[in-house]
Amino acid sequence: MGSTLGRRLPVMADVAKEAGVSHQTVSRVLNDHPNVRSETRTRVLQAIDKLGYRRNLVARALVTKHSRTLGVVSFDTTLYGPASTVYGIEQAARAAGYFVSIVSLKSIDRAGVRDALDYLTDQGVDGIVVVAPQRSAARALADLPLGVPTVAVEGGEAGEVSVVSVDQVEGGRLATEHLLSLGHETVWHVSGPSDWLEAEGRVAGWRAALEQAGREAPRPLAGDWSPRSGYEAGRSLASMRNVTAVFVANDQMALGVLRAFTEQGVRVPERVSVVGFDDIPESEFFSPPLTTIRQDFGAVGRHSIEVLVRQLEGGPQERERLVVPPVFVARVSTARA
Amino acid sequence: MGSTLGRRLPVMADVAKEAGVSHQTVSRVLNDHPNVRSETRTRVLQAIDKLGYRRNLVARALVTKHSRTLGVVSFDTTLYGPASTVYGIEQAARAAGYFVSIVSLKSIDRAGVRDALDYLTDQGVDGIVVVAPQRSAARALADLPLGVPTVAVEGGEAGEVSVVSVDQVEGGRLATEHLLSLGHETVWHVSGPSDWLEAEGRVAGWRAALEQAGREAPRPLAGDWSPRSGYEAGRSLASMRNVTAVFVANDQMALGVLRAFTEQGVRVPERVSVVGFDDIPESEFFSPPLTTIRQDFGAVGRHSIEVLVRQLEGGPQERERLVVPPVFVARVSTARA
DNA sequence: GGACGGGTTGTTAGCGTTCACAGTCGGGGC
DNA sequence: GCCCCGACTGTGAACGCTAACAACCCGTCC
Repeated sequence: MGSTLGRRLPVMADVAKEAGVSHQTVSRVLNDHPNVRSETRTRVLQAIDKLGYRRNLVARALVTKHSRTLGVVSFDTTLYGPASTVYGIEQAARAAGYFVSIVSLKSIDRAGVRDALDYLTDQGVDGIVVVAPQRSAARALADLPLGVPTVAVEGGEAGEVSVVSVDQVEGGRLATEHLLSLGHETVWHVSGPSDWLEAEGRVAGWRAALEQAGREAPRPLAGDWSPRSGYEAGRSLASMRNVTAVFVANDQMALGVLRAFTEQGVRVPERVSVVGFDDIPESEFFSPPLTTIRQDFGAVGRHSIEVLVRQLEGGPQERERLVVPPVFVARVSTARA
Repeated sequence: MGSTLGRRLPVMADVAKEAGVSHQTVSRVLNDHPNVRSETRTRVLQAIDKLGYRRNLVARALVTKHSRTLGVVSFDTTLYGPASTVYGIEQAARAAGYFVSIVSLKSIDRAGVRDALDYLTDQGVDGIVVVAPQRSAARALADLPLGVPTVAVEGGEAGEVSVVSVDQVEGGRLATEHLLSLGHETVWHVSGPSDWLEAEGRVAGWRAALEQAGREAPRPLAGDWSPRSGYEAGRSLASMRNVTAVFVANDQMALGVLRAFTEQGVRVPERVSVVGFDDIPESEFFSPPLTTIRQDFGAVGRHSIEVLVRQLEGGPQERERLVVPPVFVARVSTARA
């Protein structure tokens, strides 16, 4: 119990005096240095306990030049995807013994990314994970001078930095092939915003699958990930008699599409089949439950920390590129043509 | 441009030499000390620019004993509510010139909260925001020795700490009164997990409104916030002929309820009216679009930072208690009995 | 018996900043 | 002409820790 009546928190010297050793010995005990007599060690430990001493990590960081803090830069952590990724990152980082400092950007442009990076670097983070799903962010990352080891999540071809991502192209392909295998003549697509690498990858997968099957790719309808934009795309789609299958770039937009179809009396999956992307917790309970492509955001977060920590602790290595496969989740929003 | 060929980053002394002044003068310039001749100031500024000097915040924190970092403890930031709150906190904190360090707990028990608090305190945060929606967390907070100023979000009656929260009771009342005003005999309730203060508040509001109208309160069905638990509650509800109005404690569960009703052929709002809580971005596009109670998570986050910063910068003040009102959002999942 | 060496401990010197205290300089009041 | 005061600047000492080195003890070896 704090016998420190003076309000000052105990420091190493106090512990040293209490234990009758030098502060350096206290330091050695704290850092598990091998050469400390075990009797001395217990005396120090007792003193620490008695005084309620806690090591000052700021002072430690000043001399070691390592803060054991990792920075995370993300965009709109209100969305399920980024939120889940950041959650995975945080869990993994803490498990690896690192603190996590976060910057959530409202808009992701070059200046924003640079500021965030500077900001974190100033704070003394040992490494940074940038969740950079937009092309602009990835580009910014590629040609920004990086003060500390950095890894990108969904970062595309980003120059020097390591990248961990979900195979979006494969996801788009899975969705489209599923629809095609059901006998649909072609598959329409409601895409995400064009600046997003994920959106782009899904479009590419969709296009590739169509091409491979020798089908014409209709013009994709562009959304912005929001249910509303899906709803609007859905209204357009509902008015076209030849639409029988739609691959929507995320589940939220798919919800909007579903809603528009319901309003227009277009039955899913009887008249139109719909496939989403992400597998948010809600999609199983949409009407009808949504067939979708699951992304393992947690795994992405964990991998990004693994890569970063490896870089931090194993010295400078060459950049890595890690891809997490998406998985197809069958539910009931699709049916034979 | 880094004229520092030796890899060492420039420090204050380097700038001082470059500008021909003492390191202390550089410090004064950096801290906007008034007594610096403007000619000197520009010379220092030029040197800073030339060397690409950036102040070492760790060293600064060591002597000032302020890190300008705030800690955030939250529970499952994958959920929309916590995620939005944390987002609001982060934005507000950064605007106020603070870094944000995050700990996301998997389970919130006394030990977990204590560890998180210690962890952040060790790191040297100046203050902490605990998003503590569970009773257990609030209790832990109440009798834990707090090293630094702390504010709770949704923290109930938590002892000494200031609390910012949404008026859950009022929200429950709004939902219930709306349903009653539509002529429903009584209102059923699908609640959140009993340990959650928010769940409890909503139950209280629901009960109060029923009581005030002289109606019998049916036994609430307990969920766990997940769509699945809503779905299960919905199946029970669907089998009861006398149910005409349901207040569901969050939108995700409401989705599950809606789904169960659809499956069972129970039409909403024709046969049963449903009201949710939260107003997540999706709820406008449910089938039917969900009437709900909106919580302004962003405002809660902002307020919590305001309170905390006030405490940090204005010295120790008495604890505050700030309540954000919920707002009723009319859509089409409710109708006259 | 003295040199050697490993285990153990203490001493000193930073890390890069701010704080407290001294200086220096020049102008105004007597 | 002298003193005082305010504006400006410099010097030294923290802050609490770790790194590097020095010192000591004691057993072993030649």
